[in-house]
Amino acid sequence: MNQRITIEEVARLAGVSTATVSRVLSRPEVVRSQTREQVMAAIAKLDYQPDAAARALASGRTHTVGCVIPTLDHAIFARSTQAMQTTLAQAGYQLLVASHEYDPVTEFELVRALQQRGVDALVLVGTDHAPRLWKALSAWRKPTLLTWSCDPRLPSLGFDNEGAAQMAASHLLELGHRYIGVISGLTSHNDRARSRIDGVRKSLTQAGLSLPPTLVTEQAFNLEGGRLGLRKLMASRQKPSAIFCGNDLLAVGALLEAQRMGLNVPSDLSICGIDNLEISEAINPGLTTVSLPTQDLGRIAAQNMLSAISGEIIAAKSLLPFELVVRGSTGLPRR
Amino acid sequence: MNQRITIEEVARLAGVSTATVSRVLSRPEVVRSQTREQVMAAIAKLDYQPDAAARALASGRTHTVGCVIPTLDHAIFARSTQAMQTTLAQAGYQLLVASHEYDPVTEFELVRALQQRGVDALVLVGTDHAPRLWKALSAWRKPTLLTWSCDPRLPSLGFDNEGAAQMAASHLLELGHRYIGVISGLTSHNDRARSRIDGVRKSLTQAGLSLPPTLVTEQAFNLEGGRLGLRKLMASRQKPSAIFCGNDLLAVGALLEAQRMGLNVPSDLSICGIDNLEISEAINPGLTTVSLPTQDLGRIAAQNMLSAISGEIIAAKSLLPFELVVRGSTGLPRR
DNA sequence: CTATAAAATGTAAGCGCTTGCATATAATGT
DNA sequence: ACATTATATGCAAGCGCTTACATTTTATAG
Repeated sequence: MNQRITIEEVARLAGVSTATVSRVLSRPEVVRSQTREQVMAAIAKLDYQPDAAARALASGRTHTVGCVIPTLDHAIFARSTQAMQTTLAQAGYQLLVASHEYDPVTEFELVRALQQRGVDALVLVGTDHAPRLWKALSAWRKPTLLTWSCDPRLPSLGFDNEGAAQMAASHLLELGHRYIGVISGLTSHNDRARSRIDGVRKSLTQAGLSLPPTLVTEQAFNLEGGRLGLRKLMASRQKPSAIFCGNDLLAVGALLEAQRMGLNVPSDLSICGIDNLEISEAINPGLTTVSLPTQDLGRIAAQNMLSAISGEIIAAKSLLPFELVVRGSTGLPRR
Repeated sequence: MNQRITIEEVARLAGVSTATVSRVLSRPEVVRSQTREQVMAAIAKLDYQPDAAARALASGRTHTVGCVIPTLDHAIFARSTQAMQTTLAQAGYQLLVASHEYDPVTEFELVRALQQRGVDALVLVGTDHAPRLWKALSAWRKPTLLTWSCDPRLPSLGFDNEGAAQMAASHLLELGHRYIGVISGLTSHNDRARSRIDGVRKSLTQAGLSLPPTLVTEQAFNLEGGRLGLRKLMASRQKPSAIFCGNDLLAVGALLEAQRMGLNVPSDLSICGIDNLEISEAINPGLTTVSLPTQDLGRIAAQNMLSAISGEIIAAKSLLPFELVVRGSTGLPRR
C-alpha cells in the first residue's frame, strides 16, 4: 500500500494527538467542536482512510456482519441478502456473505472462517446444522441469528413454514380437492422443506385424508425440478387434482410443464406454491401462493443484529406474517 | 471474545516460538515436518483460530476480495456473484459484497469502504462510474477488475454487449422484421443497457433501417418493466412486429403481457432478449435470447483476481463468448 | 572429523489504531 | 481571584500477528 496516510500524519497536521483524531472518528461528540473541525479538515486534506484491520485489532470490533446462506442463486435468498446488505451499509456495516450450497461441512467451515475474521454478528439460515456447528456457535460470545425458521437454541427470525404450507393446503381442500400431490424441495439439510411437507400432511390428516408417498416427490430447487416433479406425479396411478409445491420456483416449473403437457391450469390441475416471486404474479395464469416478506426478513435481521451489537437484547423468536394470495392457478376440481 | 486463544499459547504448548507457529500457518513447507506436526497438534488441541484482523494488520493482506454490484436482486448478478464467492472460498478467500442499486454516489462510498477494509482486490460492474471513483481506483495499488463490460482504463472481463444486441437484432432482421421495437433497461449509470441499444441501432442502420425514438422505451429492470414497455410500444402509431429487450427479465415480462393482451407470440409479435435465464427456456413459447455465460464470468473474475493477488499479470481485456439461442418467441412477421 | 553451506528456528520490532488513565484546560461557584 | 468540578486532550501500552534478521541446528563435502 504505498505510503499509506496514517492517523499520525493527520494528528500532526491538525496539531493534536492521535488519540484525539481517533475520537473524532469514533465518538466525535466528546471532542470540542473547534478541535474536531481542525481534525476533519486535516482528514479531508490528506484524504485519510483509517485502516480497518488496525481498528479491528485495537477495538475488537470489525463493523462487519457475516451471513451464511445456502446460495445466492435463488431469488429468495438473493432478495433477503440484498435487503440485509443495504440496511447494514446504511449503518456503516459491511456484509460478508458466504454460501454453502446446502453442504453442512462447507457451512461449518464458512462459519469458522467468518468467526476468525471477527465478524461482529452472524446470521444463518434455518435450523439444520452440523452438531459441531451448534457447538461453535454456542462457544461464540457474539450475536447470532437464525433466519427463515426458528429454533429454541438461538434467537430466530423466521416464518412458520408448517403454517404457511397448511394455509396453502387448506385452500386446496376448501376448493374440494381430495387428491393433493406435493412437489417438495430436497429435504436434506433443509428444515423449511420438511416443515412444509409436514404442514400439508397435517392439513390432510385433519381433513381425514392422507398423503401417500407416491404423491410426494422431492426435486432440486429450480424450474426444472418443478417440471420433473410434475411429470412424476402425473404419471402416478392416482393422479392428483391439485399440487402443492414447496416453493414458487417449483410451482412455476410445474405450471409451465403442465401447460406443455396440454393440461389446463386450473381446470385440469390446480397448482400452488410458497414465496410469491415476481414471476408468480406475471405468469398466466397467476400462481396462487403464500406470500412471504423475504425482503423484510433481511431488513429486520440486519436491524436485529445492529441492535444486538450495541448491546440490546433481541427477541428470542419472532415470526413474520404471511398471507395467501389466490390467483388463477387454483380452482375447483373436475367432478 | 472471552479469553481468546492466541498464537503464544499455541507456541508454548508446542514448545516452539510464535514465529514457527505463524510459519506453520502460512508457509508450512518451510517448517520441519516433525515440528509442524507438534504445532498442528497444539492448534487442534486448543482449537486455535488465528485472528484475521491481526494477520491483516501485520501482513498487509486480508484474504478478502471486494465486489461492488448494482444489486443482488437480479438473477444475473446473483449468479455471477455466487460463482465468484464459491471460487474464492475454495482458495481460502472471502467475498465482501456491496450493492449500490445503480446509485453512483453509493457506489463510490462502497468502494472507499472496501478499500479501507483492505480488500486484496476489487471487482466492479461496468464502466459507468463517478470520476472520483475512477480516481480512487487509479490511486489504489491493488488489483482491480471491471466486469460485464470493458474499459481501457482498467483490466476488464466482460461481454461485447453491443455485439450481443446486434446478434439478436440481426436474427430479427433475417426473419424479415422491419419494424423493431426496443425495451431497454434504464440507461442511466448503466453502460450495458446503452451498448445494447447501440447494437440494435447499428444493425438496423446497416440494413438501411432506422430506430425511431417512439420504438424505444426505457423501463425498470424487472418483469413489470417488460410489461409496461410492451404496452407502451404496442400503443404507438406504427406497431413493431418484433421487440428486442435489453435483458431476459424485460423480455419475459413483455412476452407474458403480450399474451395477456391476446397477442400470439411469435405470429403476432416476435420477442427476444439477452441473458438466457432459466425461465427463458421454461416459458411457453421459449424465449429466443443471447446466452451469456454469467456463471463463468463470476468464476473467471475470481480466478483472475486470485492470480493478480499472487502477482501474476492478467489480461487487460477479455471478452466472454455468447451465442444466439433461437426458441419459439421469434418467427416470421405477418405479411 | 572438521569446515562450510543449507535449512530450521528464534528474537523482536513493528503493523495502525483504540482506550484507560493522567494531565491540562475550561467552566462554575463563592 | 481562587477553589472546585466538569470537559478536553495527551500519553503510552497494548491488540495478535508477521517477518527481517540473527542464531542455531542439520546436512554435505572434503
